[in-house]
Amino acid sequence: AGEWLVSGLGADGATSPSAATMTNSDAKLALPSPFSSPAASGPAPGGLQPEEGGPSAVRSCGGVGVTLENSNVWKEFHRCGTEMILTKQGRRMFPYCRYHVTGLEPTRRYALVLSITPIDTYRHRWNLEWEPSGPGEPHTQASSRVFPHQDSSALGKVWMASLVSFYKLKLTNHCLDQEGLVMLHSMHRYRPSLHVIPIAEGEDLGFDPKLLYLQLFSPKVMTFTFPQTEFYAVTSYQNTMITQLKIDYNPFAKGFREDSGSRRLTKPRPEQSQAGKEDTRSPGLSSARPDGREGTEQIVTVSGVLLTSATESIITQSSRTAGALVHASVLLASKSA
DNA sequence: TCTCACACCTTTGAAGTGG
DNA sequence: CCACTTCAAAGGTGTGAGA
Repeated sequence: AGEWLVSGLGADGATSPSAATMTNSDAKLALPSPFSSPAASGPAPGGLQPEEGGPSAVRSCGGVGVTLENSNVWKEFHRCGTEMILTKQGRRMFPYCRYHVTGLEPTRRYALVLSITPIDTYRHRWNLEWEPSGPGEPHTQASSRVFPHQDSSALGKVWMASLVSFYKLKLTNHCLDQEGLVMLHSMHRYRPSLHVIPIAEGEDLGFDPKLLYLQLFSPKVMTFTFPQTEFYAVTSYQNTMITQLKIDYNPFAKGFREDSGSRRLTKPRPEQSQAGKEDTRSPGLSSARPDGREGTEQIVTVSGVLLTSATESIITQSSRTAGALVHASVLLASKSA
């Protein structure tokens, strides 16, 4: 599948001068195939291990480029060891996976699929830091961890025209095989991957995860993995820093913020969770949105062209009311200043 | 470790209003 | 007819108690 080009992206979104090119064999270490066995290397206690030099927000393969859109939020969660809640009826991910795709053939059809792969074979426990606590559960059928994007399949120009969001994906610990639910084991470690599947003319893959899963074995499929999106599946939060980050960034949890005037009690606010908070949120005008948007983020493609991809989407989503338009305008002005 | 009811929140769409 | 506002229902949050 050619070479994987990994460009460094600093915390401020600027390119790192230390961009590196990885060969296929190198890439297998950092960008495992969804079908490979869990990593041979041992579990990483004390939170998820970032790539050397920090996780990048950009991946490219065979001319196709993928940018993890809300990378700054992911990175902040990643530093604490991201946790995702599992519930019987399914819980949405937060942050969720949102990508900007470039380099597709405009008139060719593609299916975009998200898979969630176990990283290791251990069960973990939280003891002020994440540590392995024994052998893990046998992993469920891989096809139950595949989530096709609701717009699949669509033309390349359609995928490239807007952000590809998997906000509808829900995580569960019940094996009911319900549509839209991805079945995971609690206290296990997972990593999402985006798969771009080119569709041959006249071919119809439908929306069946099992059928799409089989397609992932095709050599023409391109897989993009971002280490900063790794997470621990849990049924209740273990690390209070993660709880606080979720409350800070997820608008649906606004009622738990200290400044919301809520009478509800919240857990003591860990001081560490405040670090870097001002970079992404403004007092009185949070740039975090229910779908995880944090405003325009500079994206660097493989050709070095700067993009401001979230902008259009924000305006579209915010055009419901004049107030929301002002919100979008302020975002644009502040980011372009 | 997991489940559930709960209060609080945002989103969404229908209905109403005014130019 | 269109743009905007208001309102209520639906559904997404973390909490905390209990199993």
